[in-house]
Amino acid sequence: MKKRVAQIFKEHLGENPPINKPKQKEFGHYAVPIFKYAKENKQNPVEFAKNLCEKVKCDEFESVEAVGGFVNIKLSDKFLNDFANRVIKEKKDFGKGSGKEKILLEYVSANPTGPLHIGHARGAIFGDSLARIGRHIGYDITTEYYVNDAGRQINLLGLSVYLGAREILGLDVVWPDEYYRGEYIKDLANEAIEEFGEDYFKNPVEILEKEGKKEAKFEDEKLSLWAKDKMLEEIKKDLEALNIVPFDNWVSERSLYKYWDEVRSILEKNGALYEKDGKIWLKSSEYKDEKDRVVVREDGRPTYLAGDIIYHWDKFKREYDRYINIWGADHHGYIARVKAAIKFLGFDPDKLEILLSQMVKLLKGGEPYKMSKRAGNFILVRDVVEDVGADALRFVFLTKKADTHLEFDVDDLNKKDSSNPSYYVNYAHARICSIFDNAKKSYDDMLEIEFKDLNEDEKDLLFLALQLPYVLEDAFSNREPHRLTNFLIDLASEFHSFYNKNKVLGSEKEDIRLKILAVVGIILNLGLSLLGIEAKERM
RNA sequence: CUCCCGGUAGCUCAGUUGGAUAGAGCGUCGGAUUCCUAAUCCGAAGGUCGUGGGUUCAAAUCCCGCCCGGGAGACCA
Repeated sequence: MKKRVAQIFKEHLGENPPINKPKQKEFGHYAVPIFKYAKENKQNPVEFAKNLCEKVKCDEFESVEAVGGFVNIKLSDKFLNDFANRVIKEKKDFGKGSGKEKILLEYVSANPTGPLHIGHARGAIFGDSLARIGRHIGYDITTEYYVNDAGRQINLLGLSVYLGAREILGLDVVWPDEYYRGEYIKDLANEAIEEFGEDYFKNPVEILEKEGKKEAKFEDEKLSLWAKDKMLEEIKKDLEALNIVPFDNWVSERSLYKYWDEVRSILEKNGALYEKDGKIWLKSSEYKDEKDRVVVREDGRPTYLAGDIIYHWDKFKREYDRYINIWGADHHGYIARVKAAIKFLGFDPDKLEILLSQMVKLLKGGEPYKMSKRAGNFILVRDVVEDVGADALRFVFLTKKADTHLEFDVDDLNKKDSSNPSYYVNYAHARICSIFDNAKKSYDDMLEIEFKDLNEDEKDLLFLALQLPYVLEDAFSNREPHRLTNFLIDLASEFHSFYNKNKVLGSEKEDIRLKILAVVGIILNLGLSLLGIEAKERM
């Protein structure tokens, strides 16, 4: 819609002018500021606007007016009718595009050492909605979860389960300083006893004192990997509870290490590595990193960074137009070194976009919750979902920008009133469904209706609903799905207001108003589904 | 010390890429239901957009300095 308007102005101004939304509805649907053009032509802005009005008048605009330095435009009924018919015909396909960039989107990638906590949920919901929106408007998106199934934390998981099992069996246990706590370890330990038998746990774990810290000597890959697989199943369940579209790929860190020699030789060939103090370092400081990083330890084992380098090498070999990673904000220090590595591998680091999802501060009854993965007192996704439902949680997360700190009280999400925006938007949708039920009509019946003599309220509501495609483009290209959420809240608000002011059924404009509501209903439904929320037909 | 994020109404946050009188929800106060779902609506009060400069017809928005809050800075993953 906007494009068409810009086109008309271009004929007279020589370029596409900015097309703005007027601050006040009375000014019309679109406003074009002409200050810049007036200056170029050395004319008074007010005069210039008046002259321009005469030039751009046509049947697609109901009115064109000059107010101050702006040209304000109102669209005609016919213009709006055409777009409304498209919405009603296409329904959930409205605004669908195709043939855009091929994108690899990696998100969540939480360590498989415990269930998802509320911080993970934010990244998960953010990535999922981004993928849904992007796919709708025509991006070819592959979603991926990187599983850190190698290294110390997996060993620690196995150890925790082993010790947990011994405790359950009444055997003596010496706890080291580091191990995973929490209820889920106890559950896992119980399962492990069933799976492996009691005898499996009869040997005590040796504890070594090292620099004043108690460290466990534990090497049981079989149990560790078993526990990891169990945790992955839990994580999948948590993701499902959040209504996350299943990931296309699960990439295992462990499975990638076999390529290390190959990747290492590429790095060496490109002069990225050097040896110092018996370790091998990456010259990441040549590319904006603060200092060089170790990739191989003295004992010859590659570090976590090495794993990440292999992973990104693998990603870039798969040839996407763009790579998007969603990381927790606490990982921002890794951006520079990973990008440096990509550069050293001979790929273009600008193709990798790293989005950070900031911390969530959870309150309950005004009291802060401290989250920690190691200690057992973090907030589990499943608890919150059970408490308030996935829809409400998704909605709250998606009303805010992902890269800003967010604070909210779980108690607020339990309220089933307008303080809970997901109810507010759903209620609007349910009301529309109810009106159509009462009218015994379907959305498709509305295609026969032609708009005429639309009043301001009707036009405003319809016009707002028709902004959806523009909002989707905007939300995706800025990687800000919250723009869609806020749009839906606005639309619901506009509808509720309309509803209270204007009778639909039984009025002489019943048909026309029903048609407008059909458009609003479809847009609300579509918008919610792109946020991963099921629109309710009844409340 | 370096880097990242933020500072907008009492609280939680938007602000469509630089436009007209600064926005919403919650909270406070006052109203609306013989009628399509009151889980809703209408109205009022509430602001030096952290601060100082710069850029221009125009700055909450862009640039620089400073102040305050949060986070990150591993041979951990």
